[in-house]
Amino acid sequence: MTEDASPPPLDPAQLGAYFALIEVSSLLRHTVEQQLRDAGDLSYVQFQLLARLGDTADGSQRMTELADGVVYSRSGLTYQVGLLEKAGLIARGPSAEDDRGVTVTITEAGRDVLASVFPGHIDVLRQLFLEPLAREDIDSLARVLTVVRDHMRSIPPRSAKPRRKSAARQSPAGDGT
Amino acid sequence: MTEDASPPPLDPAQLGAYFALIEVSSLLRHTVEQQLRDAGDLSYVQFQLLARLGDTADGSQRMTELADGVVYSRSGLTYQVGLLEKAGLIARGPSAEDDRGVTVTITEAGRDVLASVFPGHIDVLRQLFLEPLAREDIDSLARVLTVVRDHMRSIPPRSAKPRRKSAARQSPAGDGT
DNA sequence: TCAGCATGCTTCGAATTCGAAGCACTTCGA
DNA sequence: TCGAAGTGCTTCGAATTCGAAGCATGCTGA
Repeated sequence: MTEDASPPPLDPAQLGAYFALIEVSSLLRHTVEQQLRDAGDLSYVQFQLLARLGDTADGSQRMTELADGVVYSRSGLTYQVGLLEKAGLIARGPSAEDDRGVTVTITEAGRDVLASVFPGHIDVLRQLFLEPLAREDIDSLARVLTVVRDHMRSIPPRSAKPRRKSAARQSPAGDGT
Repeated sequence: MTEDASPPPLDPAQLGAYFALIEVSSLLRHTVEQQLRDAGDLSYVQFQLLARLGDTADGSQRMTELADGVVYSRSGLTYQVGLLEKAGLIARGPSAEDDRGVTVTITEAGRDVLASVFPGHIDVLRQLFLEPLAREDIDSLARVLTVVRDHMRSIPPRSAKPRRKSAARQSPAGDGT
């Protein structure tokens, strides 16, 4: 509270872009989630993880890379990786350079599941997402969203979360109104 | 298995649009979530709910409308509305036309919280999302995403989920009917 | 060299989330 | 008019999710 004066509000196009973005991604995700669920018994995160691994040359990646890639908490990733490992879709191994690290690798079974789920996934994308768009719309969307993505990725999480021991949340400079 | 032949894969622009969309919305959501958390102790859904209510003429809406609006499960909404009610930010009331219905209304306190959180919310949007985009990019984004949104909203959830009893009638093929 | 902090991952506990089932009321059809 | 089916919301149980704390290993500076 007691921030500076109210900032200039957003104009209709800016708000429209924001709301539509959130709404579209929510709806898309929701539908895709169902498809993945009954096509291969995968959650969306699990699918994303497999897809990422499948896209790398050697089919493996570090835990942290994966977590950052799919925007997921570390602990959440540990949990999901545990499930995928139990299902035999990936394998955990030690990391070459760093003894603390864990390397996750997609298995053949994992690739199979991925392959069996992909067609349906693409169908959903086409029907729900791509269908009403013209070629140029898609190009434009890809271009603009990529710019935003790169921008977001380049911005360090405000306050590079030092692992603080305990309290001391005190905002600096107090609230000198 | 034994599906039909693999469908034509997506081209780079289509994939790019899709991946960037998911990534951007995830990152944005993640950051916004933090901002809302320490600015007003709201989760993203709670913020969305308050925002929606605040946008209607009389500040109220039905449970189902809200759930559909923010793409959330009914039970989840009941839970969140419970929290918001307990916090005094909204009020539950009977629905005028339908005795089964519940009407949710934002309170003054709710509007206050919304107002206190909004500036920071907008700041985040600007810095993270709008900053790298030109006016025309934003217009284009808004236009295209709105088209997609409308398209998605117009498509009925494939198979209008009938509420199946517990293994009752329903017998589709199989036992002698 | 080594103490001390940083980093990578997991464990833990608490909160959220969802679908299925349940309850109350409404609507439809005989 | 009455009963069955449909709708709106809540309850319930199970699964997921996250941050904080813990552990083990890497790194840096005196």
